[in-house]
Amino acid sequence: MQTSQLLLTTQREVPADAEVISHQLMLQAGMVRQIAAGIYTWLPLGLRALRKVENIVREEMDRAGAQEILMPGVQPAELWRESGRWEKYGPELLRLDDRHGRDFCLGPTHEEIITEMVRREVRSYKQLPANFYQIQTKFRDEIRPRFGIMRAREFLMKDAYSFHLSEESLRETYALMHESYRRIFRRMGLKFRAVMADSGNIGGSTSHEFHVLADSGEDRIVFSEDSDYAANIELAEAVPVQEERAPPGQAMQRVATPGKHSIEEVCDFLRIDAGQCLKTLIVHGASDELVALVLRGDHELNKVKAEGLAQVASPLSFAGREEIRAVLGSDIGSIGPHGLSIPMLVDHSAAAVADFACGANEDGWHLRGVNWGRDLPEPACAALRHVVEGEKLADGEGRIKIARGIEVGHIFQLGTKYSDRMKAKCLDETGRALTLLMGCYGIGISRVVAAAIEQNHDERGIIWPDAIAPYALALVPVHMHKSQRLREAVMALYADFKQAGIEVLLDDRKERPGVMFADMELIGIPHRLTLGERGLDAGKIEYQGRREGESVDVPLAAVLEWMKEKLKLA
RNA sequence: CGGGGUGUAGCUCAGCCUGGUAGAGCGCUGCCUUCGGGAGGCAGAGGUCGCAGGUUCAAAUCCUGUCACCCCGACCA
Repeated sequence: MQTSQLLLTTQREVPADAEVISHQLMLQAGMVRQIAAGIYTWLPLGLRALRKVENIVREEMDRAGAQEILMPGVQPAELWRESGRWEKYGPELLRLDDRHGRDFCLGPTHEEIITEMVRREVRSYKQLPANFYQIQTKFRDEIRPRFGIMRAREFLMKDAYSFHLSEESLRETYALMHESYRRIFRRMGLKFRAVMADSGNIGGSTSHEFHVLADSGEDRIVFSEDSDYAANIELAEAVPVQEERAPPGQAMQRVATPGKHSIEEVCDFLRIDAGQCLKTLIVHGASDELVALVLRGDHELNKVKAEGLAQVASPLSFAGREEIRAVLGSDIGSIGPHGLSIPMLVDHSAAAVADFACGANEDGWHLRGVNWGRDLPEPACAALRHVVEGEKLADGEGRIKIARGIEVGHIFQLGTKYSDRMKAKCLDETGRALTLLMGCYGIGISRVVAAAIEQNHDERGIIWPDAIAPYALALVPVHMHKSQRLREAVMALYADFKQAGIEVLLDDRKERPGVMFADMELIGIPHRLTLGERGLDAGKIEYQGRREGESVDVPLAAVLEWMKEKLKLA
């Protein structure tokens, strides 16, 4: 491709609306354009990167024996009513009706459609196991789309669904998909981690997420340096603290804390560590009442663990300010476990603190020197908090490390959650009709593109890994429009590269070299060759790797072979 | 959904408080000079100031409504 033929609309200025680096760079490089909140057009350059990702995924799915299909984006409500999700899915499901008043939705995922297909098409155990996938546009009406392509409402996803008559067969395919995903992200040249995960509202039991590591990631993943353990922080389990609680050393006293609400304010005021102060969160209980969750001030609530408790409503929801005042009589900011009138669950670590401080359940007052067992009853304990770096893992020796990641893949063993409700059955060897077991496996194709940029960029722009770069090689002639013999040499070289199957972008614009360099760097082409009359006379061409500081001169006569070798190794 | 902010040229923004017929830089078009890291000069093109209504002799500017987009929050307890 020649830049004069390409819609190359780079922008020097950082777009005002873009917050995260991948969003900024995708706009500046002219890869995407926003059409509405969370909805984008992919321009030619962006689409090439997207297709690279898509093709790697497709190749690996095919290699793993999955069959490609294409399901509709518009889905009839009947199927969603059948699975029970028409009611359950909530406002993220974009609903619409046709001219006859019949209800539809834009598919946020395709369990219903695939289950419908399989129950019609698959009759015999001889057709199983089977794994079907598609690469297709999904729509999820996010509360707040953000981070550009990373959390868009309309996005491209690969979703695969497998069907089985036995748990063993499901586990086999699940393991195969796990390995395929590792191959996919390895091939893309991305640093990633596979972690144990919560299966969320998709349902099912066993589940793993695949995260591209990046400091800007929204998720925190927990892993051990000494073992294979890796999990989403939502799931990570620390060794329950069984340490002896120190004996009470202080008398309980009431302290006036006017205007001090947050843990930070209260601890500053009382001159104590956040770990010495307990915070009390009020959430809705499983029945109508409110429930208090008590944590150490320096710990964070783990929503997934909390809503897994029988006493707590799922999904987790916090009580409102007014609601709390009505039931407890004090403002949030002054609540504490002492004398609390509602059921209470206390994190193991919070139960191990002696002489703690907490809200007094009266506006503007806190208590200090409070002790479990003396000033208030021994607490009912539960695991409520996020693990923190450095502590011990539940599975043994390792110490916890925490990294940030962007979730780009998620695989689930669904079991019979959908096949049961939708009556997807199949005859086994003995002629019995058995409910099918399902697995499902997703990769956010468009999100991978953004995540790759989050992980690979510098102050000049994107640095594509070779495997997903829109073009492999930028060919930059210096003032080609002024030299016929340079033009001839460059065009010959360009033809040679194309002939050799190298995806080369020739910058034939009538621009100064600085402009071309800046643009090729911004759009992240991993390799660059620069040729001017000087080089032509000397029989040399300059090579510059996007990640490398120094350029090297390569003999012009040998550059084709040299470049082929370079790209093969990369 | 709650709170905040912003809508003026393709992009980044000024002008608005204090009403008087629309600006800058970058980008774009043409010409000249320059020419290996985002050049300089000259000449141009380009805007119903988000939309609707109101106030006024007069509205980008004031008022009301509305739409869109962005940010924050949903973990002060």
